[in-house]
Amino acid sequence: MGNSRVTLRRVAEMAGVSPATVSRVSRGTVPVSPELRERVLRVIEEHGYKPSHFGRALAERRHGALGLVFPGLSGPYFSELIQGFEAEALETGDSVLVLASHSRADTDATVLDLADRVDGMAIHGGTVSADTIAAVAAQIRVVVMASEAGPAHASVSVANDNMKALTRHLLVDHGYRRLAFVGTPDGSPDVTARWQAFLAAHKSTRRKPPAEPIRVGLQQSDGAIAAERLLDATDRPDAVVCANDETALGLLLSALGRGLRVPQDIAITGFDDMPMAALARPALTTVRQPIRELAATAARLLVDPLEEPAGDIILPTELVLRGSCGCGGAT
Amino acid sequence: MGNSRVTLRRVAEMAGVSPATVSRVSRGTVPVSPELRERVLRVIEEHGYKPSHFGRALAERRHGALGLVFPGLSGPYFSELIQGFEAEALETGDSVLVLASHSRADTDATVLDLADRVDGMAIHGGTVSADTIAAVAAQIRVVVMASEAGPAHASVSVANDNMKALTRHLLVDHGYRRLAFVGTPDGSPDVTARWQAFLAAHKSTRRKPPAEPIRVGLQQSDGAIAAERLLDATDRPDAVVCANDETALGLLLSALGRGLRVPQDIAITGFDDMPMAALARPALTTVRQPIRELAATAARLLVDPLEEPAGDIILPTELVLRGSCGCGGAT
DNA sequence: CGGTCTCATGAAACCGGTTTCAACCGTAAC
DNA sequence: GTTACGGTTGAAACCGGTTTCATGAGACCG
Repeated sequence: MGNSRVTLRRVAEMAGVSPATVSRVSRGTVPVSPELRERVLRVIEEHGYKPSHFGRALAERRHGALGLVFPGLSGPYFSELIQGFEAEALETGDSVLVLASHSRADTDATVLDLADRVDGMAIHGGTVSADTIAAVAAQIRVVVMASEAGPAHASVSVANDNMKALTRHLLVDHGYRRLAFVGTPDGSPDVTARWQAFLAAHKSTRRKPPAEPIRVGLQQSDGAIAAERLLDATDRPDAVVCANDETALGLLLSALGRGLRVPQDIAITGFDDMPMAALARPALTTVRQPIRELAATAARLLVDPLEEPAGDIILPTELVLRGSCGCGGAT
Repeated sequence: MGNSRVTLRRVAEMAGVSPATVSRVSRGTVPVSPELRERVLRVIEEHGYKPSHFGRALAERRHGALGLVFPGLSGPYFSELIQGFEAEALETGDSVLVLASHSRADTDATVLDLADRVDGMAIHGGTVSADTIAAVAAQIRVVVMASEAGPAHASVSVANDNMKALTRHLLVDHGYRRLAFVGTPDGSPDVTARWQAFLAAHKSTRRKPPAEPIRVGLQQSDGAIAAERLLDATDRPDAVVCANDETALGLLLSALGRGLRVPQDIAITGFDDMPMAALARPALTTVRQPIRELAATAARLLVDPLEEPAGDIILPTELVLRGSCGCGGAT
């Protein structure tokens, strides 16, 4: 491998000009006489000179990169998140460094390490401790996604309270009596808010909610695990509200595999409206959230030169009724 | 934000020692007298000095980071890949920069940009052009995963030929006659190899394979899309071989949702053996591949000081027979 | 024709660390 | 008592760029 990179000074030497001139030609910031310009460009071309990120970052005191941190990257949710973020970062010519902390113990240390490779960082709720966020925010600009703002950083989240509308729909419009909730509050701020909304819907309709949620993760396999606890029980619920689409689909698969009819024997709902939700049979009733915009907004907050933290930004969501809750339409 | 970072020279000044001494204390490379050491450490502690990545990387001519590049990050496959990679990188104290190119047009440029933020790069097959790989390999060490080695870089892949054993099992042991293949050859080297193995199994048993595969992507929703083309047709296949577990599960969900019995009405198989495969009902027949080890091996090749590219390394896979192909066991 | 203004250019400082080199200390050996 | 040696320490060079500042040449003006 050509470890012997051509440096700016060597180019200068070969072209018979000063290092400053090479830098000016390379960046195009200041006019250089056509003659010298041509000579420098030819040497650059011939020897394949490429400015080193090292030197440039050091001199400019800027990395030209943004960090994106979140817990895992199991499903379409995070995929969508990254794409939204990258698209926005591309606008300003920044690169994106992604860090997925798989609930590893040393996540906080890794995040701090990432903090001095980037100019700003978007952190997904429930990923790292508040202390660590504060430490990072003391150093670079930080935006948290799907969580609350802090004194030193803004936040962007989605309107989880539509979960209340969804739950009310099940209780009131369809008349289901025994609902279950799949997801682990405290696991992430989003799930916590959805569980709260689920409880609020019960309270406002004077129904008794389940004492405990089914505490599993957010992946599809977690939906299957929840199924084992819910579907084989004697007092099977007549509707299951899942914290996200992935678990809902895992649960749906398990229910169908057991020969249950959805929604007749059991209704199932999700949250996200990922592509598979519309394609499943029955199609999944869910809440659509603008994941891409969530990430894009976070990226924008990081690069925009506004001084004050913008506080909490909350993006709207939309209730999507399909077959899996018992609504007519597509079965 | 405390943009006014404490620099090494300021620490030296405040502690009344030379910059060199601060560096030595900070790195612990060379013995320093307890007295000075103590004084320096106190100043560091008090003012929260943290060596800048800039300067260190520049001086050491080393980033302390590895790059990981792959097409998307929809499912557990990539999640597992990253975890395996990170675990190995952690051993040597390197950070990991992840780049997910969502089949964007400018991926190659982004990869080249990443190339000078890291000391080595693992690239997943089917992500970037051969030219770009060569360009990167000219600069830093490169390993490709799930693809073939090139003149300047090693490769690590898994034994896709177990797909032949799987297909033969369907044809010979179960006697299925009309098989379909879900996946897009040429999309990725892995899928290409699996399609080839699927064809080879037909040839070796003198059966006629389908003329064309069902060309869809590798996500779960692609399995549902494949279902629309396969399940409603008049000449429905009696067994469907999917390029990976995700599409197989999407297909399974669609089949069950249509009221079909699996495997009686239609058999379905996958590839990967992700967690959900064992939990589905019926459980999914598949080929287990060591994703974690794949990534760990790639990471090891990047940091190990061996000079020669190691050529192609192929990791073993294992056929996993479960209910979805018609085998007894769990239904 | 002299003076000022503009513009291209190079010398040098700087970004924030690491490392070589030489000087210096005290101690052990002869 | 002098010399050799081992171990600390600071000065300075270096990593690879960017940028300020001063200089000198040429253009323009009066």
